[in-house]
Amino acid sequence: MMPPKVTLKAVAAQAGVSYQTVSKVLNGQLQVSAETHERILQAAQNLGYRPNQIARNMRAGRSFMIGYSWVQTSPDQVNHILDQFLSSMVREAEAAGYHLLPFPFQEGEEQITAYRELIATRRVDGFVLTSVDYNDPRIHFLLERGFPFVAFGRSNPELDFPWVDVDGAAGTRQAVEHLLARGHRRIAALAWPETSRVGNDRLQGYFQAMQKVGITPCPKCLLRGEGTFDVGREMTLRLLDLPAEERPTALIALNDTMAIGAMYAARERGLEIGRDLAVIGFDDAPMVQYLYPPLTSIRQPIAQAGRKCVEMLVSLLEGKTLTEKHVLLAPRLILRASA
Amino acid sequence: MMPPKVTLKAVAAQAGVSYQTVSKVLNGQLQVSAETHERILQAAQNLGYRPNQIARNMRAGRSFMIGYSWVQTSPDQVNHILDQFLSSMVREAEAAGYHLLPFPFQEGEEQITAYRELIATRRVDGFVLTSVDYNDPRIHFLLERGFPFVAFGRSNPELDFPWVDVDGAAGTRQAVEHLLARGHRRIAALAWPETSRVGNDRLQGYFQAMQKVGITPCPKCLLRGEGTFDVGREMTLRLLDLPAEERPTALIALNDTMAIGAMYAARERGLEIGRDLAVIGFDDAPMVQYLYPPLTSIRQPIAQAGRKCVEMLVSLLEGKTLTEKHVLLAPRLILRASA
DNA sequence: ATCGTCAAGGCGAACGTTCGCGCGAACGTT
DNA sequence: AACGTTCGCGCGAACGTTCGCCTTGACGAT
Repeated sequence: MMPPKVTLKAVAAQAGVSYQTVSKVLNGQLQVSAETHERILQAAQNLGYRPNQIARNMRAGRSFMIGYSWVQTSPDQVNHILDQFLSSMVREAEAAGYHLLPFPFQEGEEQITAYRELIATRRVDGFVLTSVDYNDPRIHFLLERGFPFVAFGRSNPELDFPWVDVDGAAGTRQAVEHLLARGHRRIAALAWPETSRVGNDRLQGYFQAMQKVGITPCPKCLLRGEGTFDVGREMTLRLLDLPAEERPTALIALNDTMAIGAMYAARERGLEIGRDLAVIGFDDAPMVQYLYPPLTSIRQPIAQAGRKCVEMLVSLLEGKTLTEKHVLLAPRLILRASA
Repeated sequence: MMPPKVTLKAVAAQAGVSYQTVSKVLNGQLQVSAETHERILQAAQNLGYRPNQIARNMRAGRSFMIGYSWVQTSPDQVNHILDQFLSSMVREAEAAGYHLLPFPFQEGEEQITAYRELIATRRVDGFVLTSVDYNDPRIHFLLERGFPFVAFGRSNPELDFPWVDVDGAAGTRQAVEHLLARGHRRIAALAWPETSRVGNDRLQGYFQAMQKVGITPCPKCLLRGEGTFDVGREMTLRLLDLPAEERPTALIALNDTMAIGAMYAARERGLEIGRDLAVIGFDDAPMVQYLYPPLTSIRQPIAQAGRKCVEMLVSLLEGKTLTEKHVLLAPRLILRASA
């Protein structure tokens, strides 16, 4: 700020060449005599020259920015993902000469407006999407515009776009297989409404694992609802009120918050978790290790997903063809005392 | 992308005026005949003109970006703050025509390098700092350069810079007063090392509340250590092993993670939390409401802090003088079953 | 001697905007 | 009728880069 701006012209003046020559030499676009080369580098070093990024972007007609927006969770819920996801994206982007542009998430029709505006004002070169679901309007819009983006999460099968996702089915499959290995046979699932793509995906693993050992899950053991503590608790109370021969001995919830509700319900009924009822969550939120008992849960490779999203998007922006348009990452079951 | 770029010249061509005139009219800098005015607005509307932000920045010599970087918490710990803080900043910034530029947090000497680089390449107009502590090198650097910034958190008293902070002392004071009102007299504190500015601030409120009712806290009841689960647990075990007449009946931890460790320790000793031992945390992390029993904790007005930081920084960037250079926000005690 | 070749580096232009100045016409004043 | 004044708008310039083309001098081959 205080020190006068040091531009190409300043460096050129000190080195005794034209400023365009300085540009080319610093960018390695031009062979000059060893002597001149040295003079230019010295001058740049002396003055502490750093290229003005705005001017570069102006010239390039690109912003080298990646737009990203996330649903803000309510103060009760926690987005434990955000820190890791954002950090990994920021790092990966910076390494490739890009930066992230976070913008407010809007619900409804204005959502597209925000994307449209960022494109029109040329603030971003591409987007990373999260919280995608079936028929995501953003995907339709961006595909139609032919604007580059990568989604973290899948959508309708017929839509062709690059995505990275965590293999939710593989996660629950591991979890259920673990419960089966422990001798559980009546395993319940606390699931989400069928309108949730992620929920359906995760639930698939439950069916796969059960079918593999020839068990047909009883219909009463599959409950659906919003993924909150209260819903998890109520569902579990319903399960525990079943007659003994139908009552599940284990349950898996599609997220940790529901699993915590389930633990609460079990305690209300005087059951000891891990012994009388096995509980497994999904997401491995940072605090579930401190619950009593610590919650077994499924951890997603979030940082890896973030890196991959940016890596793929950058490839698109640089005009390369993607070696892999779809990336499916495996989650990992973290065993603790609850199951 | 596909549609040809619509610039001022395109609008001007359609409206039959010079492109500079279009610029001025759209920015309200020039009075023209009602008829021309209408023609220009129509043309801009028709073509869907939106100003190229990069060119604007180029012209203005500013980026309208606010640099922000945060310490990435380890995967076990959680940054439940980030979502709210970031969201509120992004919204406030956008409303003022700015955007946030997140960049990777670096430890040690390279940290300043990152800040220096963003300034030199003119990518940002100012910074918001978090996780500031005594003698924060970033503060020294930015003050010396005269580069605009606002800190969330205080540092050395002698350093003069704009900040927003949560009144940690007021938080613990409320908590201790609540414990005193409940009849507790031997109240322990699980604190941080004296090198922590935030820790000292929060601890102050403990002393203030105790002194106000004429109680000198016993030295054994003040323990210091890193703010982790394990440290919190170990400290609490030490407290509970004190002879009955010295043993505290309540404790307050400077963060929730330690408080959770304390709850764990109490359970190990067969105590019922809330009855045999009152526990209060700090931060009100989203999941502590689901602990057993739910944890009483101190909630910080994070979103308000984020808004305020950006608001003040924008004022600085617009050349206004700050009406208030220091803002101290009051936290709120959230009462639950643990105390 | 003449010509083509090549290395070294200068020069003009352009990206899209905003800003200050200037110019002609219309208008009101002396 | 001559003279300021105002209105409505055009024009040139600039922000700092990068890119393509041009110029100059030296050199070797014919």
